[in-house]
Amino acid sequence: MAQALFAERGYRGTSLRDIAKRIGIKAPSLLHHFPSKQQLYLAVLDKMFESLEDAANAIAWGRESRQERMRQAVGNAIDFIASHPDFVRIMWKEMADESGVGRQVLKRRLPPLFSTAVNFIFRGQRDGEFRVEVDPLHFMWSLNSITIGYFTTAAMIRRLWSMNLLEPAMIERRKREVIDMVERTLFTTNPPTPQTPQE
Amino acid sequence: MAQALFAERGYRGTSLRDIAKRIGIKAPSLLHHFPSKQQLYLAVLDKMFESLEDAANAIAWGRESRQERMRQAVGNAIDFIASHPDFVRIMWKEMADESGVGRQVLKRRLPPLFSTAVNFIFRGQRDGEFRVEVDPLHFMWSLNSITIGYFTTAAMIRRLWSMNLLEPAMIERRKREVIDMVERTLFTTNPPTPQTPQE
DNA sequence: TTGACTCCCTAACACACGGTAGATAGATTT
DNA sequence: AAATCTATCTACCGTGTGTTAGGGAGTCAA
Repeated sequence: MAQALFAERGYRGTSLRDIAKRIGIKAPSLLHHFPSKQQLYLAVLDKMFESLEDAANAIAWGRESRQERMRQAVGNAIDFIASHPDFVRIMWKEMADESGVGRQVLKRRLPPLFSTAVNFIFRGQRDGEFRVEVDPLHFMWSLNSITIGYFTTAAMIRRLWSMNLLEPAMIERRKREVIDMVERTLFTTNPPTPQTPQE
Repeated sequence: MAQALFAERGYRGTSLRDIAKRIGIKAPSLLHHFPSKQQLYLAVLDKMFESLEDAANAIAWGRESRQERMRQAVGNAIDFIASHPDFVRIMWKEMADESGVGRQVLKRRLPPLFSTAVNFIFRGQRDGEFRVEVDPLHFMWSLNSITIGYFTTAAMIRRLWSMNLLEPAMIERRKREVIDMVERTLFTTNPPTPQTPQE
């Protein structure tokens, strides 16, 4: 659909005729379903956030320790992104776009998600599970960049180093690496150093 | 110059007439200096990599420990990016662009820089300064995303949370956070946990 | 003085874009 | 059966794009 094209070429790089051709109709027929290209794009963006929030809500109101829930959340986030490749690529572009078409959607959708995560870390610090030296905001910015960045640059890395970051084994490895980073920088109690954290 | 416009609006979103207007000439005069828009962009890209490589070469062939050199390298990288705001925003777009115009430039410029860094970590692991559980490639991908991501999303964060990530105090804080993360995930010997790492 | 060269200009071309107008065929409702 | 609605089409418009053609003013060497 349109989503894949926007992810690949961006908003400006995708024409209504391109989208229409992929669907198998002509361009003006598209505007019968959406009032304009901009509205079509916003609809795509909104639908993607919908599925993200569904996934986020499903994650974890569990009773495990905050450390364990954090581990699960990171794993789930990576799984979600891996199974929604378009989402992350559109987000990547949108986050950097100054005059972006989707500004209002981000403004509405992003802060709630983000502040939930930051508050989670705050509480973990209060309870002594997370290191107080870590700034929750900076930490979440980093975590966000790491997870999103990996998948967005996958195509480039494939071209430059002939490595496929998207195959399942590689994604599992990625999970371990990111969780290891989280454990060591955020958690007050670290797993035993010599052996790799089990999974 | 053209650089700022490409950083702001991307390759497709910047017209020759835009660039010309900012310089104070007319569009066709631009093509007197460059054979095409594409070549102009590639020249901009190349010049940016030039200054990056100058900075990279100046960094560290010092005699300190690898841990100390790593700390310095991270700090210097953040300083470089902070003082070259256009670079990071163009890179961000270019890394994600599938059909990117600058593919060949990246293919030529990126691997040497990257493999230098990865080899540095490999040697550090061999000498026992860096944890062998860390995958150097994954680690560098993360580090790359973290440093670049912070500055690219700064504009968005300013709009959404009214925080200015680019003021000097904030950048210094960022340095501490990233270096703290590097120390704890990569280094075999960690700084004492209770107090924040001195700087 | 002449000629070449540099740097900029105006005018225009072919093309792709987002979007509009109006028609047609089929399904659904009254 | 008639009317309405839906989804698509073709044809077209105005605009902005990268680029080309060709000309004019200044500089500098022969």
